[in-house]
Amino acid sequence: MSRKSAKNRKAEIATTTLRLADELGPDRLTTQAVADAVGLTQPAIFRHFPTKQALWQAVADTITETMTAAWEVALAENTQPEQRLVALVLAQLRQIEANPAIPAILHSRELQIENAELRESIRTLMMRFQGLLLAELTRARDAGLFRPDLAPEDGAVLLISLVQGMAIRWSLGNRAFALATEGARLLDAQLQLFRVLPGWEDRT
Amino acid sequence: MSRKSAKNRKAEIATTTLRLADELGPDRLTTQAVADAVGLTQPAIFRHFPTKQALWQAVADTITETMTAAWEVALAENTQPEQRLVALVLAQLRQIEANPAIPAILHSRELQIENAELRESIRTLMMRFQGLLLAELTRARDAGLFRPDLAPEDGAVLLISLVQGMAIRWSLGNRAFALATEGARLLDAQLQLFRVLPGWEDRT
DNA sequence: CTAATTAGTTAGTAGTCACTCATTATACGG
DNA sequence: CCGTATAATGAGTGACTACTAACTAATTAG
Repeated sequence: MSRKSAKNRKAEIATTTLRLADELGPDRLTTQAVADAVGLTQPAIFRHFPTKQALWQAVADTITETMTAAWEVALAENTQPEQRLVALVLAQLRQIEANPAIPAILHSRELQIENAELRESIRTLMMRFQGLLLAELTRARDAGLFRPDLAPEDGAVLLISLVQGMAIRWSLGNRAFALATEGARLLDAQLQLFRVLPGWEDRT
Repeated sequence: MSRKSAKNRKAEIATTTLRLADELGPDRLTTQAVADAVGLTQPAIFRHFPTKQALWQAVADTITETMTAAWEVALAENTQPEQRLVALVLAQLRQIEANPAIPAILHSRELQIENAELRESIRTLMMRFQGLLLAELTRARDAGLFRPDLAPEDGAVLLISLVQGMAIRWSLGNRAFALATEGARLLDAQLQLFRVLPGWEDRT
């Protein structure tokens, strides 16, 4: 049997937990299942994490890191506010496609009731995303690109809701469509509504 | 100890399950907890439902009935398409406020993996809601009230997403605000974007 | 008032849960 | 190539899981 350094093993266990949370459901995920998937015995998990809650916290940290990185790339690759909004939302959809357990974790009892730390981590993460959207929406409005009667705060919530709504449709529909592709289509429709004078003022 | 007719008891167990699903989480809800809440011994549950899955199916039927009734009221009380949309969305938000377990059930492993029947029930319910929204959005567009460049299908998905996004914000924020009230505000903002000539053509 | 029906109980099943403890085996620095 | 640090194991804990079987007691029909 192979031995790994504690640091590597810890990361391996956390990412495996995130993957298994999708297959088994966050609240039915057992340390036994994690151990099997990693190729260890069940008590070995507790050598790396004192409690199961600590394991979830590590998962939250992993999610935070990868999402933060994805947002940074999205912002670095684009300068125009509207392109940045698209890039941010698409990054989010791709993260969910890669880690489909994330929406379920949001509604898990682990997060909702038992693990206040986990809840706070995810809440902070979501508020940071909202902040990024808000900044771009404000920029777009101030630049005269978006309708002045749309409060940037409302726009941010609408875009976050779009992501979450698509995620639910995706999973209820057995993930039969490409989340990021369909999401991009709907995002386009929503942004079209945000824009000033969308080019049909020649109506009537 | 009081005895009730099987029919009444069955309904009582189902509604209690729905309530407890919020407190304990759908995937951690035990038949013992249900029995305690109803005031019976645990095996008594299995006199009324052959398996736990059957109990969940009864919960889904309860949800279907109350939501369908709420939709009917919403449509009966309004004739104009836009008012009907508002009434439908508000009805949905109030249902979630009254039964906060509903969003979590959507992401439960019970629904996602183990109970295909439950999944199908909820999926059908959501598609019926989408159909109702779609009908009103089409009417509004055809009447020249909503922008012709907004596909009614997209509008319906945006409104459903709004409900789900608000629900997540509500629960992540410890349900610190009134879901229906805040939702109405955001819905107003979204519908404003749907409308034709929102009254700021006197700009510049 | 009695007999049939049936809601509910008590006692128990095999299986699973997170977590502990003492021991073993592996990697690595000297 | 040996000694130390430590990753991992084996065996086991009590508590809980959905579910069963046999029995009891409350309701109701005749």
